[in-house]
Amino acid sequence: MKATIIDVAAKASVSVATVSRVVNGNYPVKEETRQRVMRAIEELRYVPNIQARELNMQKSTTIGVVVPSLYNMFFAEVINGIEDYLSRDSYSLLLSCAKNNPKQEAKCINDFISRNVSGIIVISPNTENIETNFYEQLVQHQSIVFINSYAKLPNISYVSNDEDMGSRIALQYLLDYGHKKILFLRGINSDSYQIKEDTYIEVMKKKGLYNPAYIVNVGEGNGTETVDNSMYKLMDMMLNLDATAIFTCNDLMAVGAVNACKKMGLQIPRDMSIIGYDNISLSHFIEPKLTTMDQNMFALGTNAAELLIEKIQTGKNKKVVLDNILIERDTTGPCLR
Amino acid sequence: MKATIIDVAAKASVSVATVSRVVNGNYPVKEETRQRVMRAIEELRYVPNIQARELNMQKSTTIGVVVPSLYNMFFAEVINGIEDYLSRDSYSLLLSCAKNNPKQEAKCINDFISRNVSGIIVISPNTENIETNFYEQLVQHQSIVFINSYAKLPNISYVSNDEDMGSRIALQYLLDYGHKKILFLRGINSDSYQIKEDTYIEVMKKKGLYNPAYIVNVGEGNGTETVDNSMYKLMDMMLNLDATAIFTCNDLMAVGAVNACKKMGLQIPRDMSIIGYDNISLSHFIEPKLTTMDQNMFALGTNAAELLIEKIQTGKNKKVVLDNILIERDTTGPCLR
DNA sequence: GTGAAAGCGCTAACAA
DNA sequence: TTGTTAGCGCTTTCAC
Repeated sequence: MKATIIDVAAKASVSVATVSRVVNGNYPVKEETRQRVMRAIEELRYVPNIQARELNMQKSTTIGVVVPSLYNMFFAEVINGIEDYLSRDSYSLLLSCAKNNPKQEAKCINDFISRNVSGIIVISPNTENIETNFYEQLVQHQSIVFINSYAKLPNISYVSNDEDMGSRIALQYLLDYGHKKILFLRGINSDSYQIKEDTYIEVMKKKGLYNPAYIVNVGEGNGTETVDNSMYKLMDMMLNLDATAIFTCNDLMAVGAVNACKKMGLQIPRDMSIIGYDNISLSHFIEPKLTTMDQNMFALGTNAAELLIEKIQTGKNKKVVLDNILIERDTTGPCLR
Repeated sequence: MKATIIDVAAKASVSVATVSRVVNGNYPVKEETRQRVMRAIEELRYVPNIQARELNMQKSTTIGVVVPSLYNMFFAEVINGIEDYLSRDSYSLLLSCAKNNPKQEAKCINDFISRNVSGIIVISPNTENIETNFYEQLVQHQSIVFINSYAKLPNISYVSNDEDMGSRIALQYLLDYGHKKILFLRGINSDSYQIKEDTYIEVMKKKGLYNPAYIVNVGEGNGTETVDNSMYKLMDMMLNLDATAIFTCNDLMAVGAVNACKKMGLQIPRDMSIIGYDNISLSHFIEPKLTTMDQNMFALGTNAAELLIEKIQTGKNKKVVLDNILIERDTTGPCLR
């Protein structure tokens, strides 16, 4: 079996208290004793049992992360950011997938609690359909951080992107290039599409360029079929419309738009400018590389981890809104028509 | 504070043993008493402390998963499979990222051990550069499953894709199309590149087509820069070589190869056939869609989880080898030169 | 500087 | 059926 602190104490002929002091270095120990203990630790290959330590200390260095799905690259990149920050602080990451199901989301969280996590990060939480008051009750005993939540509940820290501002930047960029007929591509089942559409309508109206026919809904926006659906949908539309630019709600749709143009023999960006949203790695894997609004998912992750640890340590909540910045690549250019 | 078993016992006027029996349902309890305890549990919102339970029972229901990187969707999809299987058995998943670094891989594993995991799954382990005997020592006290490992160490369970066979299929497919000059693209820091290279060399030698200059190492194979590195590396090489086909160790490299061809004005598949490996979602997002070998990452994950639990429970090791199947898309065709 | 001992929350003999 | 109690491995007062 694995060696315990008692084995080490026996081997070094000291008390367990002394071993603990050597291991944690928080109380003075005579150098000679320390050496003896260290040697015993080496020989027995002793590794402290963190479960026991945390049970005793009534605290934990594990945090839980719930994601709605792992099939979308977006989540992998956010998790990457969380993990990166956490590992620097020697926290561990317990991962659970809610499978796009609010009940499952609650179950994941309860499981985390019974495993004594010191805090929980929920990515794209589903606060609506969940049992009433679930989160309200939860926050009384748990440190919680929401990533990209549209619900505003008290006593929770939030990290999100400023998608309204990002959309303004994207549209202004196209307008500055002289584009007047700008298609807007959105999907269903996410508030973030609505945020962007509201901004699109406002901006275009203000310029006197608004045309409701330019709003295109491609259906499910995060599936494997999103790229193709966007492509086909656009190929239908563009026959009738004379747009010179397309603003899409995410990069998958943008890739679909790029493919549609290729299929229709349109040169990018000469004949058509396309700007995506997210900056998932895919966007610079394709050719031409996508101009897009960077959501910096890694930063979303690191910020969430930072806020959670702050919340755990100080009890203070905070809201962080990240700026989306424009990544100019090869799918946008001046309007030549 | 959170309610403990003692609080519940007090509230229900029973002993902690009775509460424990109710919670675990492993010993008979009078129905009336059970009701009373259940009510107390509800009212106090009691959630058992699994850390304490596991400390007592000397076992754990947490397993650790080490990945080399989260930037390649390959890993997210495998994790998805692991998580799916594990959650059915009420195991929890501790996730750690080794950042493509063997030392970090060992550190992640040691951390898991101190957190008392009942087993560890290592995806694409790096057994070469790691401290001598690290894994040999490890398996004496830990249940380990390797996913896609090249090294064969005793006392470990393995799940892998038959990358040797998959490579044969891919190469034979190209050979059948009449290709004779086939570039081989590989990376560093993963055993799976070596498996494929060995097969490549064997197959090509057998056909009398082997040319060591056709083996191209693009460096890190799972990073954000893998696509571009592959592209630049190939653009250098291809000036001197007259290959008609490229077999790459993963889809990221294949996308790099596609981009290199586009940059050099080569038509795919007319002037160059490219076959990837993995079948990550990216491979059908790009245009032309990638012909590739499907690794069925979800199955890789579920099988690994299954083997690990079997190993934990019975101590038995097993090897599972999954077949890779060819996904024909648009980047391969007959050799026209 | 060091040791003895209480206790973190829980389970499982053993008693009753 | 139920209660009492001894640990699981660790940290940390409180004595010495």
